[in-house]
Amino acid sequence: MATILLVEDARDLAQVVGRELEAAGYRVVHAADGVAALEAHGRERPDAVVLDWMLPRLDGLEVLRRMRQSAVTPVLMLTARGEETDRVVGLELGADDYLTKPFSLRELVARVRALLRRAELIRQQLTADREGAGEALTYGIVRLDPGAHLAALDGDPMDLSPTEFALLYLLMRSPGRAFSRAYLLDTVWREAYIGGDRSVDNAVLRLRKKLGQVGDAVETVWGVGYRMRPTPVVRS
Amino acid sequence: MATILLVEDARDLAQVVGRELEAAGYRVVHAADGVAALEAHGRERPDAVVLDWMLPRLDGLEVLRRMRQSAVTPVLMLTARGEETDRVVGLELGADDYLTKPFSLRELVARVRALLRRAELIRQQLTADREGAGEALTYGIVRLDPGAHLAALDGDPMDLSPTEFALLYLLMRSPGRAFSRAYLLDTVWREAYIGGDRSVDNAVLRLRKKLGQVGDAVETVWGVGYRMRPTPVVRS
DNA sequence: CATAGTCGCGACAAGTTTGCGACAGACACG
DNA sequence: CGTGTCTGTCGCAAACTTGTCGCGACTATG
Repeated sequence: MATILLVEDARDLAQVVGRELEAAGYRVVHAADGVAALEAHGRERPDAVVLDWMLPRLDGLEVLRRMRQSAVTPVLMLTARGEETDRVVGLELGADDYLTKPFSLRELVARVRALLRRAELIRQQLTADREGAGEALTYGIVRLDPGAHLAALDGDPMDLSPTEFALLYLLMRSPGRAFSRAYLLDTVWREAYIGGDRSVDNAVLRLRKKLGQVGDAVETVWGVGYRMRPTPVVRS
Repeated sequence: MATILLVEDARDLAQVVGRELEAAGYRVVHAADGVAALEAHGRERPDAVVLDWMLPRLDGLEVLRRMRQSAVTPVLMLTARGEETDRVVGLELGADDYLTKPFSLRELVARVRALLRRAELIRQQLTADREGAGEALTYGIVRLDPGAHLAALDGDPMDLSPTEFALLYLLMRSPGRAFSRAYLLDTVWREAYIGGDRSVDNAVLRLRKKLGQVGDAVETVWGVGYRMRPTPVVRS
């Protein structure tokens, strides 16, 4: 069951909205001011946040900013002001969606559901990319077994460095999908973020060399990053 | 090119650091005190800030707090004190990273780069989220997958430049809707639209070429701009 | 059917991004 | 301690993208 953090100081509104969300099947955690919101966010790690703009102690924008530092929890902002500038500020600050008071409960629930659905997709992708399922993969004549840390090219064992292995594994898990350098650095290189973009280039260069004739299966997506060429075999 | 706001009152240190950042390919804007920093932050909208802890007129923490009210610019704080408590205070107040004097220039540049990359990553995720990531679009035999950054024409992968991709994506999301050149320049070309109307013409021209026989699905709306033909033609 | 405004398109130049060899520092292993 | 491997950085060349220009063709309008 998904948990929603509801940050709203107006008690009656909070109650109505909270009840509606619970009726929709979510677990609701309520916070009445900004400080409590941050505290609850850290403790409960909610799947999504419904956040009022005007709050006691710490306003909505600041709460949003700080939550963004520790996680990418999707946020639906509520505001009484309907001016375009506010909307822009909110979205620029990283709110995922935006709802102007007064709003219908029906719409709020719908938006929360949409938020959760989208977040779920991204979350799955990211954790899957980072953790890896540990299953052996094949791509044409390339074979990778992450469990045994074994790579083979047409049956012949291939000597891959840890970085090269992780990179190839990530690319092979989603042939056709393009990865930006920033994304690769965050997943393959993890926290050891000392590298620049050229580090990725070189890792790809070395990987291509070791892949021999299959090397050009690793394609450059100009201005974006790299990807595995989508093959007829592994088509989606 | 990314812009870095460097806030440091010690003139010699500022010069050394500034030069190093410029050598790394960034545009550097310098501010020598807290008030100037806030002013420069509002005016230049830098991509990241390197902020000294101790400043004349308005100290680093206060500057940080105020900058946070208007934007999410990532901040790297510099401080002479290396105690853990300071680190905690700085990070809790919203600094994204933290460096203790004395530090190596090399490390500072590396951290700035990491900061920019992280911001870039979050921006990517958020825009992808808002646009509905992973949702592939089809229009006749044209297929666009924004998540994978993959375009295909009748199954054959198509090589689109970033601009062409963004343009086609926008047009395909609202077939039949006409977009003015001004609007296209604002959305597809983003901030850096130094281009004139002819830039749009050419982008469309190149896109049409790559679309081959389907090229005329991109229609000219005379005196207005361009649009996707409301319904794709089905070839026999 | 003349005219002014607009668009298509080839060519070119400038700017940006990537490929790749060379090198050096870090680290593990004997 | 030497030795080898891995990996980040640098620099230049190559590849690619993209804005601009010029001119001819097209469109609406009166």
